[in-house]
Amino acid sequence: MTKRAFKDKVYDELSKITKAMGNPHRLEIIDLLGQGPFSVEQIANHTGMSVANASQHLQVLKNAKLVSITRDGNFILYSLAGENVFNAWAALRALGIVYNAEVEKVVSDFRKGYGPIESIDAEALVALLEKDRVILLDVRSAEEYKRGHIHRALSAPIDELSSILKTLPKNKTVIAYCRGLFCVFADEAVALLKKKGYKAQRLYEGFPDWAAKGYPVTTK
Amino acid sequence: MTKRAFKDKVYDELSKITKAMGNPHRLEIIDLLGQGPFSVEQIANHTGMSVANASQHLQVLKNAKLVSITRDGNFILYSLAGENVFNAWAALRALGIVYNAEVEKVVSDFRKGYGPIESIDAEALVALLEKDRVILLDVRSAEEYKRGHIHRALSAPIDELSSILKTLPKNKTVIAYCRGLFCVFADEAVALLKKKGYKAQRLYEGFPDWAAKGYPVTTK
DNA sequence: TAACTATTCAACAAAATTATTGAATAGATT
DNA sequence: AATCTATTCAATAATTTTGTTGAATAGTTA
Repeated sequence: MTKRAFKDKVYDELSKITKAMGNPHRLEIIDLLGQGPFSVEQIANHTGMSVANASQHLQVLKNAKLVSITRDGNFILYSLAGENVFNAWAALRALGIVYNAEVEKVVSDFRKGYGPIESIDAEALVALLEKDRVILLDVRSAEEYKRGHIHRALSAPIDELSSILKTLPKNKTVIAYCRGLFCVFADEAVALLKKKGYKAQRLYEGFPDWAAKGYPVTTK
Repeated sequence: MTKRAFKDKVYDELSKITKAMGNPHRLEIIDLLGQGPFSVEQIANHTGMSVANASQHLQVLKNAKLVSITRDGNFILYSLAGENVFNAWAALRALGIVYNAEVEKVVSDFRKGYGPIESIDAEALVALLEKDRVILLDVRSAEEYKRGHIHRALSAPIDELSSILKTLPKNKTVIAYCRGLFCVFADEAVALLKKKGYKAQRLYEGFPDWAAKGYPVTTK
C-alpha cells in the first residue's frame, strides 16, 4: 500500500463521519438525541420529517457509528453512540456561532420576538443554586423532565406554566431552561414570567449541554 | 417566522460547516493547513489533486468560513480561519478513531510495515525534555521546520536523516515527530534509528496537535 | 503599460444524495 | 400460530456534488 493509498483510505473513512453530519436533518436528530433515546416516529414528529425519511437518515447516522439502537417492546430507540458525539456536535455548533455571523444572526433575530431576554451560563447558575437564591424551572414536557433534569429543577411544561406560576413566590429570581441553544421554550417562559411581574432569566444553553459538562443531573 | 422555519434555518446554516467538512479531500486540506499557510499549488501537490480541483475545494472551505486567505506576492496563501477549526477537526478525528474501528485498523495496518513502533504522548515528552533525557528530531522538511517547530527540536528531514544520524550520541533516547497522526515520516525515522542501534520512539501526534494544545513552539 | 502567472471560473458529464411512495420485514403482542 | 405494527427497504425522480478541461481573471512584476 502506497502512502497515497493509505491517506486516501484514512481521509475517506473519516469523511464518512463528517459526511453523516453534513445534512441539516441529521444535525437536528443529533441535537435531539442529546436529550436521550427516541423512537423513529418520535424523531420524525419532533423534526417534521416523514417516518421513512427519518429512518433513512438514522441509517446513515448508524452506519457512521454516531448513533446506536436498543429495543423497547415494539419500538426501536435511537441514542447517541457516546457522549463524545454530543461533544463533537457542540464543538461544531460553537464553531458555527463564532465564525459564521449568519447563525448568530438567525438566532438573535428570532429571539428578539420575545423581547429582551437575559441569560446566564451554567457556572453562574451553579453558584446561585448553592446560595438557594433562585427558582429553577424545566419548561420542557413532563416526559422529557422524567428522562432527566437539572438537580433541584421543578417541572413546568411551557403549556402549563401560567397555572404553575401562581404557586411561585415573587421574591426569588426565576431561571428557565429547555432543550438547548435552538429551543425557544425558555424564551417564551421568561417573557411570560416578566409580564407577570417576576424577575426572570434563561439558562443560555439547554439540558443536554448542562449534562455534557458534568453538572448534577437527576431523574427523581 | 415560525419555530419550524427558524430551526430549518439554523440547522441549515450549521450544516454548511459540516457539509464543507464532509469530503475526504477537504479534510486532508484542513489537516495540512494545521501546519500553516500554503498556496493553492502547494496544497494541490501535497494532496495529489489538480490545481483547479484544489481551488474549488478551497472555495467551499472559504465559503464555510473554515479557511481564510492572505496574499504573498503572486501567491494566495490559505490558512485555517482560527485555532477552533483545528480543534474541531481533532475532535472529529478522535471520534472516528474511538467509534469507527475501521480507521484505527487502516492506520495500524499501515504502520505495521515499519515494525513495532513505540510512541509517547505530548505530556510525557514535556517531562523528558525538562530532564534533558532525550534528543528530539523534527523529521519534516526543512521548510516546515522553519515555519515553526517544537522548542528544542533539531531539524532532521527524513531524506537527510541517515547523514545527520552520525552526529547523534547513542546514550540518549531519540524521539521523532512529524506532521500528524496520519504522517508516517516519524515511523520511518524510528525504524531507521532502531536499525542503527538507537533507542527511538515517535511522538504519537504531530506538530499541529502539539501547538494546538498550547505547548511551547518556536521558529528559531 | 505590457507581460506574466497563480488562481478562479464556466461548462460539462458522471456520480452521489435526497424525499416520496408503497411494499416488505422483523419482532412483539394476543 | 396468527395478527399487528414499528421500522426498513426498493424504486423513482429531482437535486446536488464531484473532477476535468480549457478559458478568463485579477493582481504582480518587469
